[in-house]
Amino acid sequence: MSNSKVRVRFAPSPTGGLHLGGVRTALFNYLFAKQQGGTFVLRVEDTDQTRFVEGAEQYILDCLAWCGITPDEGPHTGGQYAPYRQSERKAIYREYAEKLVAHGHAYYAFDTPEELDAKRKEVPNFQYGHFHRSELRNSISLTTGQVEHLLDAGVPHVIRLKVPEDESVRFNDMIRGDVVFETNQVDDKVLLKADGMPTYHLAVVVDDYLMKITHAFRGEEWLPSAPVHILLWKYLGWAADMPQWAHLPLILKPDGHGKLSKRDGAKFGFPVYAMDWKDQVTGETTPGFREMGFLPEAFINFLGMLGWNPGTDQEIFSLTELVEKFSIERINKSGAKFDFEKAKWYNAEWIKKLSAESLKLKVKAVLEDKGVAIADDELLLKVIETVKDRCTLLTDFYQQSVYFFETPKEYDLNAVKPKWTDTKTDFFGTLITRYAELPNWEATQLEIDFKYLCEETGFKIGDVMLPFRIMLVGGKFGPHVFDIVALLGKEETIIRIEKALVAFTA
RNA sequence: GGCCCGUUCGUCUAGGGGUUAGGACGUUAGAUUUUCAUUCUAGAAACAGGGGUUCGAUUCCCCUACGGGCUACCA
Repeated sequence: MSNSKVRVRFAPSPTGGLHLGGVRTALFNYLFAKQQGGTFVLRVEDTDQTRFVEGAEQYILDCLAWCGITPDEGPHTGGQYAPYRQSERKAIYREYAEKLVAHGHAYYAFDTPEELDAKRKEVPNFQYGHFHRSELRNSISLTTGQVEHLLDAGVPHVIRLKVPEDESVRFNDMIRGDVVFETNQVDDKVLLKADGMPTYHLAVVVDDYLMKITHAFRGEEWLPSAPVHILLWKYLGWAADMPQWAHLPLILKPDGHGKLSKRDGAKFGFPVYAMDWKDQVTGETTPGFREMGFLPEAFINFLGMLGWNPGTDQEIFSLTELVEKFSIERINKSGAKFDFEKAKWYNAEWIKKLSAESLKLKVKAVLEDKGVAIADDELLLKVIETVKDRCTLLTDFYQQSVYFFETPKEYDLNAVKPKWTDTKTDFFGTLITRYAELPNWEATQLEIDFKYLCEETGFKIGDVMLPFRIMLVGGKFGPHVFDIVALLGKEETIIRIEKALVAFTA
């Protein structure tokens, strides 16, 4: 492409939830576009009417928005090249398909699916191409009269690309370099289906041309059909405008056997979709990263590092930094196995990195979702600050911080009861008195007083520290005891000690 | 089966004709933290195999093996 502004597109088909790999393709499109000052287009490839799923398009948009990679043009905003849904562009494709027929680069085929099935069974490695064309019912094997008759009679038919014999189709992939295919290995792909809709092959070429796409990123699974597309660009007379191709490495299952699929989520115990996806028909929900407690920053960060690297030791990247540093040259060729442990590590890093303020709304949602009422946002902020280093997922904030808002309902009695003594009861009784008289409620002072009391009463700190923690939070977890006490306040602390004393001595 | 793509620690990867083959996740050990986590230190851990080319290959070439993708009127 010469002298044109960069335009890329993410072209999902609205058939269900948005897969990890899809988000990464969208991300790489976005990064490249933004870096080049270009335009990121969303094009909905809904040419398969049998697989259309209600709500999937909006869901895809929501996922992209959650990730922060909203398209510049698309069905949601419209744009100069609208419509952006292929189903709404149906009429456009027939014109080009007919043009190809007129120029001898495509032909009508009247074979029924049953006939083709039979042929496939009969001929091993059957390929609808120059070798078998003449044995089938199409405008090459039939006379002009026969074809006209069938057409006039409205017999269902498709239009197929007439792939030439003995040619090499060569192109330069931005990631893989030179790739060559022999046309004898390429079959006469259907371009226009019997229902009048184009197949992916025709639609992608026509729309990339019409929408002035300059760089086409897609998964490696498309590599084998690249020669079909290149032939089409040539036959349509647009070769000079063909986008540069970039076939992205696949994201593989953790065991390396095959590309990651929707079903793997349940099998390996991690999400595959960006956000929860509910199947309207079966009512089944496929879990998403967002609901599992991932931050979009972390999700984008680890997806960006899957198949790409900056060439430095930096691991943590914001979207902005990714835009800055991204380069096609540093995209890998080989597929990457998905590592959920590393994904979680990215999330923990981002939780640590982000301020309590920017985490606030999300943490609040996690707590409220569990029925915890948050009345005091200032307190919430302080709580987040003291517990965030020990959270890997956003959902961990529940266990790590409920006790700041609710008195524990249960205690880890096994950890205290066996070693409980009356002198310990006395110790905490005295502690209540001391704390009640304290003028300043502040962590260091609380700790000093506690330790002083230990000395007075002859307790080893360890003997009473753990019980104290359990009184306050219910179990053996949480930040430093006196940070908790400080945040809880005098009244609540005393209530908790009294309440726990009852449970411990019961 | 055919065609295409790929192959550096368990995983993500850096590197690239002469390196102690580097980093990160995970893992192991230790320190700190009188809970847990964080943090810190140290350790184990890789160039698929065979032929070339070369003074010298993990790096370049070929073959093999292995892995993956595609092979629909699905995208």
